Amino acid sequence: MGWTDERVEILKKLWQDGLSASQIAKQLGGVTRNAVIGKVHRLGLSGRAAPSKPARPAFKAPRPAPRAAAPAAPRRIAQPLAVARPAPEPVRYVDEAPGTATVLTLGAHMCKWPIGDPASEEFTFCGRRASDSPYCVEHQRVAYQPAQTGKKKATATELARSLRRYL
DNA sequence: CCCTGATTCGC
DNA sequence: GCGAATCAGG
Repeated sequence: MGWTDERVEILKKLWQDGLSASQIAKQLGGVTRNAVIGKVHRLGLSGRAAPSKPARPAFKAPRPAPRAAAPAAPRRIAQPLAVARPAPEPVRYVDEAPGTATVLTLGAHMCKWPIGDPASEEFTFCGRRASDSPYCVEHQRVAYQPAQTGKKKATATELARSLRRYL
C-alpha cells in the first residue's frame, strides 16, 4: 500500500494528535510503524507537542555502519550477596511497619527483591547487580510482568507457587 | 519483556 | 521515496 494523499492526511492528523507511530500504523493498516516513522520524517513533521525531552542529544549518532555480526555482550557473573558490610544505606521494607525492617547491606545498585520471611533474621534481598529498575534482570521480569503471558490468569495459589522459585 | 522515536542505506 | 534493520532509550 502506498502513500495516497488521503493516507498522508490521516497520518498527519493522527501524528499531530499525538498518537504513536505504531498506533498510527495499526490504524492505517498495510504499513509498519517503521514506515510511519520514515514517512513522518520525510514529511518533515517529526517534532510534536512538547515531548519535554531533548529529542535530539545534539551529538550522538556516529552511525555504526557494519551490518555484520553484532558483538555479544560479555556476561558478568552475578555478584554474590555481600559478605562484608559496605557503606550502610538503610532501606525500609515497604510492606512492614515503618522502622522495624531495615537492611543495612543493601546498596543503591543492588537487586531489592525480597528473599525469605521479612520478619525473620535471615531475611535479605537478592543483592545481585541491579540493571535498570530496583531489580536484577531475573527478578525484574517477575516484578514487572502480569505473571503469565498468553495463558489464563494465574490464581493466587498458582502465582504464589510460581514465585516461590525466586525465593 | 513490552514499548518509544531516530537513523541509515539498499532497494 | 520507501521502509527494514538497527540503534538508543523508557
